[in-house]
Amino acid sequence: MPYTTKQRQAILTCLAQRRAELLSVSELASALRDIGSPVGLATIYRQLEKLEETGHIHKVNTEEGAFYQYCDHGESDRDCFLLKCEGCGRILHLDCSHLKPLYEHLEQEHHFVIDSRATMFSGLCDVCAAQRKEETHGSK
Amino acid sequence: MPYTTKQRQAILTCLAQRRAELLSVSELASALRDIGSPVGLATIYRQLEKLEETGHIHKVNTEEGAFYQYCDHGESDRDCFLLKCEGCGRILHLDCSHLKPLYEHLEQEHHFVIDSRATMFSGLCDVCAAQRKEETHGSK
DNA sequence: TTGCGTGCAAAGGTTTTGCATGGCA
DNA sequence: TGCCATGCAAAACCTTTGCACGCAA
Repeated sequence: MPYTTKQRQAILTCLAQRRAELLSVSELASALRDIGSPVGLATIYRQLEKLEETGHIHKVNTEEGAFYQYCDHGESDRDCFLLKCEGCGRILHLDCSHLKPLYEHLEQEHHFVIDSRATMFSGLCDVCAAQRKEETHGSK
Repeated sequence: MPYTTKQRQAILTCLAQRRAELLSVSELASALRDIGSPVGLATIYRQLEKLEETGHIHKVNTEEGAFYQYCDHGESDRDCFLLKCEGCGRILHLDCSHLKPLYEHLEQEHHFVIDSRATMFSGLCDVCAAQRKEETHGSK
C-alpha cells in the first residue's frame, strides 16, 4: 500500500459507507465536506484514479458522466447487478440468481463474456413505472 | 420523420459509411469537413441527440469520452439487445430468446421494467476475450 | 530529510445554450 | 408564412495540469 493520507482514507471510507450507491465526483466532494473532511477536487480525481488502479473502487461511465463505486474485494463472484432508473436517475443494486445462468449462456452460445460490474440495465423502477402509468391514464 | 436537412443527412450518411467504427464528435466533424459538408458543432450535437432518440445511432460512453455508431438494427419492434465490447469498443446486436424471460422475471419479482433499447451489456467479444487470454498466458 | 500528496488556480477539452438568421413544409 | 434547424460565440462543465507547500515514511 502506498502512502495513506487522511484524504485518501476519507475518500475510501466515504465510498465504502455508501457502497450501495454510485457517487459522482461532485457528490463525493460534498459528502466529504459534510463529514468535515473536505478534499480538493484535484486530489479527489487523483486519488480516484489510483484507487481504481489498485482495484479498490470501480469507475462507471454513464450518460450522466462518471460515477465511482466501492469495490467489495470479495472476489465478487456474487452477482452484482446494476439497474439505472431512467425516471428518477437512481442506480439500484440487485442480487438475482437468474443472471448468472444468462451470462453463462451468452458466453457459451454467443461467445460474449459479460462484465457484470460494468453492465448497467436501464429501465424504470417501480415508483417511476407506476407514476408513468398513472400519467398515461390520467391525461390526454 | 421530422425535417430532413442536408446536415442531418450528411451526419447519418457519414456514420453509416463508417459503421464499423465508433466516431467521436470531433472525428465526425472533421469527417464532415473532409467530404465537403461542414456542420457546426452545436448542430452535430443536437442532431446526434435526435438520431439517438429515434434509434438510428448508438451513443457509447467510454473512458475516452462519448462515441457514436450507426445502428443497423433499424426500426424493429423486435427486441434489440446490445453488447458493448470493452476491448475493441464495438457494439454488437443480438437476438436471444433467453433475455425476454429474464426481463419478465425482473419486472414481476423485482418490479423493474427494463428498457431493452437503452440497456447495454458490457463485456468482451470473442476476439477480444481470446486476445486477452493469450496476453495473460504470454507474459509475466 | 525526502519525496509523494495536497490545494489552489489556471488551462484544456467537451458539451450546452442564447440568439439572430436561414430554409423547408 | 410559420417553425424548426443552423451557426456562431459565449457559457457551463468536467477533468487535468503546474507549482509551491505540507506531511507521511
